[in-house]
Amino acid sequence: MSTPKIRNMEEFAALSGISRPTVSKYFNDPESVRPSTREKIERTLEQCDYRPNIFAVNQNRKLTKNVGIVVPYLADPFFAELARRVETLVIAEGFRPILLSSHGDPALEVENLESLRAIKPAGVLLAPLGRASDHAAIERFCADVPTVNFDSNIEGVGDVFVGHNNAQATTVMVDYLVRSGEPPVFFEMRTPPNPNANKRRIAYVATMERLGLEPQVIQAEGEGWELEEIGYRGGRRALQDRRLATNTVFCSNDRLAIGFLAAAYELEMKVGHAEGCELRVAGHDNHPFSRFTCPMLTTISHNYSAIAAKSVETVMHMIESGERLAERQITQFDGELIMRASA
Amino acid sequence: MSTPKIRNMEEFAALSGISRPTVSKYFNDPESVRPSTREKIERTLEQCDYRPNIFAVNQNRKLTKNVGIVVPYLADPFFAELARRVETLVIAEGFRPILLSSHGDPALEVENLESLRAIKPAGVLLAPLGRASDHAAIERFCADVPTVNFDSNIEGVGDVFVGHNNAQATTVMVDYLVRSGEPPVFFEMRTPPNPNANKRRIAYVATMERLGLEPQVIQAEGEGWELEEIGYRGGRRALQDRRLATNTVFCSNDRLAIGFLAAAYELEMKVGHAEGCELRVAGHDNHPFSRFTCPMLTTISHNYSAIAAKSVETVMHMIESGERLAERQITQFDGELIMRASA
DNA sequence: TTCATAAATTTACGCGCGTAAAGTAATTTG
DNA sequence: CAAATTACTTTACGCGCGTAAATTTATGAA
Repeated sequence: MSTPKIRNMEEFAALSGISRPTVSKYFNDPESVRPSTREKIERTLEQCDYRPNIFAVNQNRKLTKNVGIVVPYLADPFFAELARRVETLVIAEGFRPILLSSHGDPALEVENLESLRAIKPAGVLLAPLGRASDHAAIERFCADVPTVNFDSNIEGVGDVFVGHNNAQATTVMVDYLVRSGEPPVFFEMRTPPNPNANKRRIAYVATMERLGLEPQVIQAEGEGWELEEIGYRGGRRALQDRRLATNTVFCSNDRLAIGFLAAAYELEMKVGHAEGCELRVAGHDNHPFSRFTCPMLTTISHNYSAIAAKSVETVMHMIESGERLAERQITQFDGELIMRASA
Repeated sequence: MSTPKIRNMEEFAALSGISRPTVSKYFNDPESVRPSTREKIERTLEQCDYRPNIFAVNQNRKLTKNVGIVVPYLADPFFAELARRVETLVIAEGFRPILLSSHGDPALEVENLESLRAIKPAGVLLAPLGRASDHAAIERFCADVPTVNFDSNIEGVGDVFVGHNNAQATTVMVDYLVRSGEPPVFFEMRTPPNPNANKRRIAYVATMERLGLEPQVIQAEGEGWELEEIGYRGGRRALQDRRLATNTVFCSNDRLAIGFLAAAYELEMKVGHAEGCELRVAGHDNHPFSRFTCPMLTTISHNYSAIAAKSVETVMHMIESGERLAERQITQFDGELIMRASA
């Protein structure tokens, strides 16, 4: 801090007594210079905190150190949590994460991708909106930029997908619910924004049939991402109309379940797996808030850490190798049953 | 799309039949060129979708079009919601928002500011961590970059603060609770991460005394941002030990209240303002999930839209004028009582 | 038509850094 | 100690654009 302001690498090089190209080399990879020069540079660095101009650097490199992270809806703590883990891993790899949320809007999703294109990212981690997404636009983007799709799998789009094993997870929950009480009714949105929902319904029906049980699916009306509200309204109606064939409800995701629980509470129905309860409610996702519902929500957890780690690992591999995979690679991690009080 | 790839402004200018400097002028302000030339450029733009290289642009401009947004904890839907609104307004102003979360970590907060410095933002909207923040580092940053502090006011740091009127909001809630039942006990963290908490406690005590009532403050142990967990544990203990002087609890914020409600539910205490309830619980913030607690949470809403609008408006004014305010400017928006079932 | 003014063009330089080529110095090897 | 290798220095160019100065052209009113 004692030395005057350093304006550019030229001045810094002069101060450290090393030539500018060598200094440039150092900043691209400190290991690539001789230990003695490295030490000189780092000693100088301590007393004047110079940092290369990020714009000039990125202008001249073909590949930046930027990694885009796009999630469909950041105000959903589920995605916030996933993004947080991914972000941390990206930083650990020495890259700069750029976090963007599509706020549930397909147009904004495309804008986000265009915006990322402009900063020439080395790679991108994309959790697409799903049904509403502009598939063609995403396809084009994946063709141009090394992209790992995660969480939400749009069939046939992109080279790589990393996500949750919806089929396995759903089967585990249905098995548990059947063994521990009455078989579950499946509660979902009629038009879910996320393709995971369809896989869950299909797995539910298949598991029920395998067990020789009659599946029942109840679909709530409503568009958009206000899932609690949709779960609340649809749940209230279903309960009032007594449309449930059994006393057990398996919600397609935790946010719907949170709404459903609110509805049950209002109707003064006691929820839980304990004696004297009239209703069991289970969810799916292990949403950060599912531990604090009343009663605490029985659910299935994503393997958050594995999904985040594999996604980042994969995009890093794509970046380093520069290759594209011959065929589509899909990785799915099993979910884990979280038994709490609600079912 | 018919024309081949345009590599730079030079080629684009040639294609449109306009000189490069004029094209450059157009991109900085389309209104600044003659309508006829503007039309020519825009016609060319339609058939080859060229966009100026963002790095080259930012390298040469003294002021970029970047606006940093830093929040303490993005996985908290409260901040996610606030960030979403701010982001939208920043885009509407024609700037590029860069959203960063400090994930509750003071070191990361400082890193985020350093990272922002590197991209020469025109302005920054900063919601600091609060107590844990490195005040000196933030102070230095505010001195260098036009910065609006929002949500969390660190006394004396920065030129501008926009936030919630904790004193007014707390008073309104205490008044309401006193008029509608027994006076409230205040429930908070012993070491809250956020300075708003202190203002709320002080206002609670003052209001109680003004009303001639005995204030009672119960403080939950625990560090960090897992507020629901802290509220749950502290609430459970307070309820079991029967430490509440009255049947009414005013939680310092909704996340604590969510935990408190979970504790009350587990202890089979009926919560609500209705007949036959043993406990009333109120919160503060109108957290996105407070509508779906059991029972639905009575709380006080921030004026989210006003805070977001004023913050963005202020930073834009600082950017355009280039001036610094002579003295510290503080704007606080009143909260609004949201009466729901819990109190 | 003429002139004053506004707008575009030409020319030129600079931003801060990556990077290549050729030469020089330091280090390692035998 | 000389030769071979490696690391560094010098020099030079380019990236894509902002921007200033001087010149030319277009616009509109007199």
